[in-house]
Amino acid sequence: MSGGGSPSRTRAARARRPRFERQLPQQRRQALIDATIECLKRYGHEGLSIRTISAQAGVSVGLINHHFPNKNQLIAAAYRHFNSELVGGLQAAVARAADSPRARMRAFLEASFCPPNLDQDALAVWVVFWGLYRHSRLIQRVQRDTYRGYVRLLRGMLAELLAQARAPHSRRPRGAARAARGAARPDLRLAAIGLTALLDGLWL
Amino acid sequence: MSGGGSPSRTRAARARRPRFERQLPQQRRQALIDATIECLKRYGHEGLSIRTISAQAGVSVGLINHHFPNKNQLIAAAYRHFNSELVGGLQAAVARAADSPRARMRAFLEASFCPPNLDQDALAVWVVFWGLYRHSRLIQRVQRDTYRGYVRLLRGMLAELLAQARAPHSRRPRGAARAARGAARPDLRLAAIGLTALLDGLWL
DNA sequence: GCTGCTGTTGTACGATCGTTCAACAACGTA
DNA sequence: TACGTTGTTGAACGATCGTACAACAGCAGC
Repeated sequence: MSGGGSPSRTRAARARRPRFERQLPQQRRQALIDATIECLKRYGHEGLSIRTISAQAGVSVGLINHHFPNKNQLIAAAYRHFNSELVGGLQAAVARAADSPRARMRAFLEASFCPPNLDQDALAVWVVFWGLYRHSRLIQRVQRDTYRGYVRLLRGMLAELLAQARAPHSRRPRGAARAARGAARPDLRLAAIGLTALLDGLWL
Repeated sequence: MSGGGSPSRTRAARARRPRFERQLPQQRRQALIDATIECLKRYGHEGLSIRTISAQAGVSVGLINHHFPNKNQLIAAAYRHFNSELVGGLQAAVARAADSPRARMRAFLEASFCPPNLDQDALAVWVVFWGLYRHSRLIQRVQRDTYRGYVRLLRGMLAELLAQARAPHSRRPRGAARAARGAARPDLRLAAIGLTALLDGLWL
């Protein structure tokens, strides 16, 4: 039984499976990020250890520090991926919706409150990241970056709704329409932030 | 220089200050609990180490395991203290308010959204405890125990409001009053839970 | 002043943490 | 087939973790 399936092969030693599989840095980095989030879901804050994550990813402990300068950078990258996937999913849901501003907003809200954005695992991951936020400048930076895209998406939809309200079909008296247009610029930002806070609260 | 300040004293060695002060177990336990919460505020999840907490309390590392069987029990005790102090503060605020059900509910809401119940430190502490909740049965048990008192307080105030609404001064037709009384029993529990969820959301 | 108890100290231990690094090996290339 | 690049391994390091435990010492009672 020394040759496996075909003993007459010139180099039977070649038949043994390689001990590991080389991958492109980009793919391996993504696999490590996925493993990090999975560990976070399963074990919470205690799952954020190099050995737990590397075991989840099926690689050795040293590989993490070959693709990431240190553990905190990996966690920050995982947080970035987690956030950008959420925002991306919301954008996709909005783009998939009908062309009416109301329908788009409805799709946005539905996507916000349905899995996979809203389930027990996601909440556990959020809570751990929130706990890290105060004491990690890396996490704060990622939050600031990704939050911008979220607010932009939300503000865009609010602007659409406002524009429709100002449309000629509107039954408002012209005075009110002009007042709304005047107040639109500063209110848009506040409305987006306020709506975000409200959504966060309901989401929790 | 063997006698210190008063060489003629029979036992000058007694003049040195004691190296530590003995305290009653109850007081020392409370001091350790306070130190735990303080470390949580300052350093987040990373502050939850035996050495950090003992340094904050100004005692040696071994003392914690003399008053608490292990670290998790100390954390659970800190969570219990944190929760019961919150509920106790709310109860005190309600008791301090005027006798009108509306005034009592208003005092409750005001106390819920003012320091020291609502500030950045308290939020950080909450977040860490939430992160522990999923994976610690001790924390789950404490949460269950203290949450009961909170719901009881809230339900009591809702019952007061409902009773006032059913009072003879009410302008409702009698039929509506009867319907409200009939629906009060099951609705009270749901209303308390729902209002709690809403408050949590707004609080966040 | 002496004694007993017990709250307190501080060292020690094994486990686990994040990180480093020399050696290994998979795979493209000639 | 031989070679070079480089993704990958796994042992090793020092630091820190939670816990155990023997010795110490404050303080009350006699």
